[in-house]
Amino acid sequence: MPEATGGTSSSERVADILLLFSDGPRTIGVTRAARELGLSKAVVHRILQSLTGRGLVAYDAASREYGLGPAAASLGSRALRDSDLRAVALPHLVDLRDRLHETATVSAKVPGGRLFLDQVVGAHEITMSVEVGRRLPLHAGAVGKCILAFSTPDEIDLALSRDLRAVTQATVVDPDRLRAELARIRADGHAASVGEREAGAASVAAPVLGRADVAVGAVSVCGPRFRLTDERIAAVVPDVVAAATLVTDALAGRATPGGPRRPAGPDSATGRSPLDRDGQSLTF
Amino acid sequence: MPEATGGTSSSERVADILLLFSDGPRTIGVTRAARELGLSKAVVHRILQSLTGRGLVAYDAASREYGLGPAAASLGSRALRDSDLRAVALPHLVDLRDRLHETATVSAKVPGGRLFLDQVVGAHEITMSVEVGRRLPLHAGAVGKCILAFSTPDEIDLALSRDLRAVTQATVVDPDRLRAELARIRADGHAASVGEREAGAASVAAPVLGRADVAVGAVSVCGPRFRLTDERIAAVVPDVVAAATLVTDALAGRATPGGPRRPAGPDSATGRSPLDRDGQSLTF
DNA sequence: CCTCCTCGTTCCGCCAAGAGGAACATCTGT
DNA sequence: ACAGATGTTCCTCTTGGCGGAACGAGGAGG
Repeated sequence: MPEATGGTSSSERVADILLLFSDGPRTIGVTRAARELGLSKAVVHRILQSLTGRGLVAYDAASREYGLGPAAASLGSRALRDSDLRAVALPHLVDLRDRLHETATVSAKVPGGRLFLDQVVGAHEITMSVEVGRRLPLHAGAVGKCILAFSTPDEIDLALSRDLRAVTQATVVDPDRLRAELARIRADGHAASVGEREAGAASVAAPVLGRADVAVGAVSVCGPRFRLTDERIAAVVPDVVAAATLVTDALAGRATPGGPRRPAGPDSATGRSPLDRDGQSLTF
Repeated sequence: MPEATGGTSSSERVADILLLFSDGPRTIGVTRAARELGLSKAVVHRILQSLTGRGLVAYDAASREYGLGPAAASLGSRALRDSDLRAVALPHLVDLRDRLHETATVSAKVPGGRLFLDQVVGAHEITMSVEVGRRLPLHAGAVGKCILAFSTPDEIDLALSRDLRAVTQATVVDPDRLRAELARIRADGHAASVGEREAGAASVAAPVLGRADVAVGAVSVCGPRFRLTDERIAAVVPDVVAAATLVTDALAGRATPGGPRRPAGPDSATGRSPLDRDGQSLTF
C-alpha cells in the first residue's frame, strides 16, 4: 500500500483506533479492536489508556468496553466549525435550496470514505435530512460516486478492491460496472443516484475540486424519489454543477469569476506547479 | 503530575497534538506546536504526517500550517451523537426550559476543561445560546465552577495552579477566593454565576455525578442578566438541582427514584467498592 | 533585487520506549 | 459451579523512532 512518507506507525495506530469508532458500534472492546486492526491486545489497551487519560475515549464500566469521549466531541465540533469547505459552501446551499426547494448538502472526502459536512433542508413538508458527520462509503450514492470519480487512480483502485457491500438493493457492487459509471461521471462532471444509498431517495452531486482537480468533496441536492423524477434530476443538474464550481473557485481563493474552469497546470512563473506536491488535501 | 498508568507517552503525544486544535487557533504550525508541547519539531512533524494520512488533520498549503481534518469532524459528531450524558439529559433540559422559559444546557467534563454538549434554547425572544463543543475553562462560569467543585482534590489543585486568565471583568482569578467558592458550592450542591464567563449573562448549574460522587458534567440554566435577577436565580435553583439529580441517577442506571442522593460508599458485597478504580470517567 | 531570518522538512545513529506473548483477574452465560 | 472469553498486568528483548543538525523554500525588509 502507498505508505504516507514520514509518519510513524505508532501515531497511525492511534489514529486507526480513533477512527474505529467512526464507523463501528458505539463501544468497542480491547479484543475486538485488536483483532480488527491486527494488533496485540496489550498495544490496544495501552493506547486506549492514554486516550482515556486525555478524554478522547471513555471507558464504559457497564459493558467493559471503550467509546468516544467528550474531548472527541470537542475536537469534532471545532473541526466542523472551522471547515472552509463548509463555510464557503453554505451560502450556495441556501441558494440551491431556495431555487430547487430540495435539501442541499456539502460533503467532504475522508480517507476511505466521505461524510456530510452540512445540509440546508428543503422547503417541502416531506423533506430529506441526511446524517451529518457519519462516515459513508464511496461506492454508494451520488455524492460518493462523484467524489470517487474525481479521485486519483490509486484511490479508485483501493476503494473498488474493498468489500463493496450493498447499502440498499439498488447499490451497484460490481467493480466493472462501477468503473464504467465513474468514467461517465468524470466525463459529465456530475453524478446521479436513485436509491443507491437510501431507499426511496434520489440525489444529484457535483464535485468540489482541489489541487490537481482531485475532489476534496461534493455538493449535492437530494430528495424523495417521487419528486425527484428522472426529468427533474436532469433539470437540476446545471444548478448543482454551477454551485459546485463556484465553491471550488472560492475554496481556491479565486474571486469567484463567472469564467470557465481553468485547466490543471502551472499557475505562475514557478517552474514546478504547486499542485504536484503529493496528493494531500489542503483545505477542507 | 499524576500520570495515568499503563499509557504510552507516544500515544499521549498524539492526543496532545490533536487537543491543541481544540482550543488554539484554526491552524497551527509545526514549530509552534512543538514549542507549546515541549517536543522536537521532528516529532510533531512525523505525527502530523500520520494524522494527515488518516484525515484527522489537514495541511493548509496557503499558511503552511496544519488544521483539523474531516475525519475529526466525523469523530466528533459521532461522539456527540453517542453521548449517554447528552441523550439522558435532553428530556430534562426540555422540561427545564418549558418550566423556566430560559435556555437549559448539559456540559461534560474533559481533562483540563469542560464543554457544552447540548442546549435547549429559551422561549423568549431575547434568549441565550451557548457554543456547543468548544472547550471552556473550569474556573469561570457556573458550570465550570460547579464541575470543579465536585472534582477530586488533585484536579482542583491542578486547575487552580494554571494561569486562571479572566474571561470577563467579573471572572474570579484569585485561587483563594475560588477555593472558598468551591467549598460553598460543594456544600450547597449548586453554583451560580453572574457574567463570569459571558458578560451580561447569568446562570445556575448543578453537577451530574459519576462514581465516587465526582462530577462527569453539569446541567445549567442560563439567560440574560436582566431577567435572571438574584431573586429569580434563587428561585430556579431547586429545579436545576432536581434535574441534575435525575440525570445522575439515570446515568448510573438506577431507575430514577425520588429518593435521596445515595452517599459514596461500597455498593455491594465486594470488599473493594468499584469506585476506587482510578478517577476515570465511565459514561459521558 | 538581494539578504537574512524563519519555518517546514529530511537525514541518520544511538537507545530507551514499547511490542508481544503469556499469566492473572473478572465477569457472563449455561 | 464451571468454562470460556475479556480486560489487565508483567517482564524481557529489540526495533521503532527521538533528537540534533543540515537542507531548501519562502517572505519581510532594506
